[in-house]
Amino acid sequence: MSQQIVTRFAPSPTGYLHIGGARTALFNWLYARGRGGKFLLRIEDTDHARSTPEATAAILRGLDWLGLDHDGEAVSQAAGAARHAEVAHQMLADGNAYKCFATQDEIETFRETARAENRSTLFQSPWRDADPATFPDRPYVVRLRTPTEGVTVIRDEVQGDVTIRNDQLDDMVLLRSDGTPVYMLAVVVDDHDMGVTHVIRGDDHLNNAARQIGIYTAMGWDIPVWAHIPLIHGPDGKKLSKRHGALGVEEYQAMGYPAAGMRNYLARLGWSHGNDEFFNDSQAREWFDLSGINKSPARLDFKKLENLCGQHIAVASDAALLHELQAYLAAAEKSPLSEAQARGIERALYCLKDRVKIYPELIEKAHFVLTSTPLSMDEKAAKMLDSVSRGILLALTPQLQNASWTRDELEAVLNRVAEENGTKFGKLAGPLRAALAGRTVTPSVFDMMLVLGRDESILRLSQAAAYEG
RNA sequence: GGCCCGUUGGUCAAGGGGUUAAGACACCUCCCUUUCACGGAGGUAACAGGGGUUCGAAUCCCCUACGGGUCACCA
Repeated sequence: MSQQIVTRFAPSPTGYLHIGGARTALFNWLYARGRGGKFLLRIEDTDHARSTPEATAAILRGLDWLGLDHDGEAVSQAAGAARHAEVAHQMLADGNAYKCFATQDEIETFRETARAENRSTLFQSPWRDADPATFPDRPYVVRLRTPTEGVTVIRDEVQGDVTIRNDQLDDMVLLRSDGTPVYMLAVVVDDHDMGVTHVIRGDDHLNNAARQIGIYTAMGWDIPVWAHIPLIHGPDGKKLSKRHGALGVEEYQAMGYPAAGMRNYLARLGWSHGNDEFFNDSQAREWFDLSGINKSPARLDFKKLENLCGQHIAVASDAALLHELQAYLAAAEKSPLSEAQARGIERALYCLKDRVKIYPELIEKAHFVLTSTPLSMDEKAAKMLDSVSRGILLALTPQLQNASWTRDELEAVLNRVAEENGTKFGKLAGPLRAALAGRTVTPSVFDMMLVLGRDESILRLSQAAAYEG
């Protein structure tokens, strides 16, 4: 039997969880969850200067919103410093690493000379094969002894076999001169110790993989399956920036995109499964595979995101929608729905679901159940209520008193009244909409009347009939 | 600059020697219609460029251009 699959998401807590990171997390989550594996979370906080607890909290909130649950506790990489150093010392003892006493100045001088002479600027330490008897009494870094000849092949599930010549690799630092481990060592040790079998990460780490393989090899550890996925670009094809898309995922929540639509869109960005565009989580888990990932970077397309979101809202359950709506309002720092408003929306959801794409639009179109009499008219609605229209509304109310409150009968009544006034229902719809909602963009007037009920509908109609702009 | 990766309509993408080069989003037209949205029927629109290999290339090879990544005692 094959071993259990273990993936991980390893963000560094130096800022919010951006869209690219979210997708990386999603891919790892999908891969593990679809195969009965584990999805772990590790916070790469070895850079004390830039890591903040606030960033960690923001990342956790972002993952939580997206519904990407991880197994076990989130691991702090910094907490494993002793173990990382231990591995470095092991490599030192085995001769796979060496002490380098070169100072920063010496390294800088080396590089300048190399640049001037048009040679590779990769630092070549004079201490690599030095006699220990010549070691000076001063701090040193521990460097990996990288082979100078041959090649390192990264067998990547997305990129294919990527071959890097070993002379392109320098002897990277494992332990700083103060004895603390660097990130490159820490990832390898942690991934190994955590039993990570598949490393799915951004392709900005592709070159790192070659150097990390050196550590795996030196320690005699199994190399994980690599999958370096292309980065996401902004709509203009450039690197993501604040201006276009590189927002924290929490901001997407605040903009009112449903998490399910977000997951669907992100999964589809850079990965495909035949012609499937709209799918749910269980389908995604079942279908997701490394072989479906594209090698080229994809751009963010908000129109498509919205389209997918609309489809997810259309099929979501009322309870889920209500819950997410409240979460959205909180994220957007808007006032929460009152109990009465929530019940109103719940009644109206059936005629709202397939007309909206994102939550702000849902709130906008649900305005007729969220507001209360006397209605305030927006500009366009006010224009609808001219004197002729108000007259018709006035004539309409008595007829509604005795109508059975069904869609068919309401349609019959409204058509009849329109005809009696020498017009068509189409002409009447605008003023009715204004009277019922105070807006001109709403669900069907019949649906609104049904949701509002007879008394409330008639009240609004008569108030509108008396409306004076 | 060295090394690595990429390039199919505006966007996401299928296709991996022989296809009328799919599909989705967007856009346009029409239908439905009560605004918005849904739905239905059509439409515009692509293999970055140049050389090869081959009977035949979007598919394989090389070069060029463009885009991206990476070259720390950062992660």
